[in-house]
Amino acid sequence: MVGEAHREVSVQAEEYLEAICRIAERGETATPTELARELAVAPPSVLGMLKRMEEQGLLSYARQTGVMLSAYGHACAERLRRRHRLAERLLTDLLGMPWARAHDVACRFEHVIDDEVESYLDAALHYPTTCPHGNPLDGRAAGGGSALPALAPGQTGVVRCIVDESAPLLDYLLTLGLCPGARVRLQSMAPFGGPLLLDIA
Amino acid sequence: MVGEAHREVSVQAEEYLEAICRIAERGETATPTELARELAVAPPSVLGMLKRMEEQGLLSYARQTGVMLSAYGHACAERLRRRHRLAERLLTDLLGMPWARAHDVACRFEHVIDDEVESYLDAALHYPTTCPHGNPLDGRAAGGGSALPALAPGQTGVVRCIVDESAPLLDYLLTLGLCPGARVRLQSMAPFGGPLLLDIA
DNA sequence: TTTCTGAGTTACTTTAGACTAACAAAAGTA
DNA sequence: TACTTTTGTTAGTCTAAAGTAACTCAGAAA
Repeated sequence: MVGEAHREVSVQAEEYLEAICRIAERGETATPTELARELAVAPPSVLGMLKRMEEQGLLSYARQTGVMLSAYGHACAERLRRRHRLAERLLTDLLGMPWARAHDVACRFEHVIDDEVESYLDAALHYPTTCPHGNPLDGRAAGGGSALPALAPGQTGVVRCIVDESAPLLDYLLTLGLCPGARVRLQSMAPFGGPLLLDIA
Repeated sequence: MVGEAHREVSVQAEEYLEAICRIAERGETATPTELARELAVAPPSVLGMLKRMEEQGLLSYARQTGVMLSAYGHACAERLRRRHRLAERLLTDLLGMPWARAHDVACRFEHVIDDEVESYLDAALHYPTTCPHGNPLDGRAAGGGSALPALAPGQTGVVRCIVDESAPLLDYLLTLGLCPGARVRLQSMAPFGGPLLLDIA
């Protein structure tokens, strides 16, 4: 709470914020090494950045606890996630870009969207609640839903969102018709996380 | 033609390219001091950047001639200008942003538009030929037209483009109804570049 | 218990891009 | 012509963000 600078957050720092969230969301603790892997940089580079971000009041880092976002850092990350997903909607809904490409391009666009643009974007897209892959614009991860393997054989469900937005996976899912809104029925499930056999409507 | 690196052009270098074009377009020679003014940086910073850009094959600089863009540098600048104006169209036509704000925001957007996005943007906007202020997407400045003071008193004309896209000016022109497509008739003209009296339809 | 491995860390280097201070070269003006 | 102002340039500093090399330390394995 002392001397938090709150200068402008750089594009790089924003990338770190996003990586920290991605790691946290898959249940791991954000360590320097993990961040280095996630961002494809060397561990000492991460330490340097964490120090700068700590000075800006975005987070705190200690060996024991790992990286912990401050309220401010969390707000920045959340805003960024929202802008990313709005950008994806822009790219798919207004520009007609393919589903699978939107994510990568939005990684660049999210950093040039400010409050002003965000509000126009929101209105022009008719206040969407999810990104094209079904992930919600605000709040936490998709609430209420469950993962595919949670279905019992014979049970049906509706795809709500695809969490991993990497292009090759999305391309593959598209060929299967497995997009948000699709109705699926679990035929059978191999053990040990093995392949699922699905009916896709 | 020797050892031109052709690395990726940084956002900063792109800003320099644009400033060089702006200066050239108003008929001046691009000197370090002029560039420093245009970009609001100190002259030695300009020298440093010019050196780096020279190494990348974007331009050449000598005290006598000033800055001269290479063919490569020119192509980069032209592409950037096109992307800037496409971004303006996106912001006004698809996002509903006001005319006067589009320019400033497009200054950020232009740098995150690559070939892929550009082609989708172009299609989604139905292959526009000008930016919202009437300036052409490609080629040189608006061909065929002439400046307002070139009209003879009593003569009428149609506004083709507004070259200076600064927000306050555009806001003012909008209140006058002086946008591209407007029909104007010159009533009288004070000498020495003094005020013009116009009928605006 | 010792050893080994991997994570964390420190120290130092590099590059881009900005800055100031100071000096050199032109260009205008008295 | 001499003085003054503007411009160009050099040298050196600073910060952000990356890198390597090398060291420490904690936990797993022998």
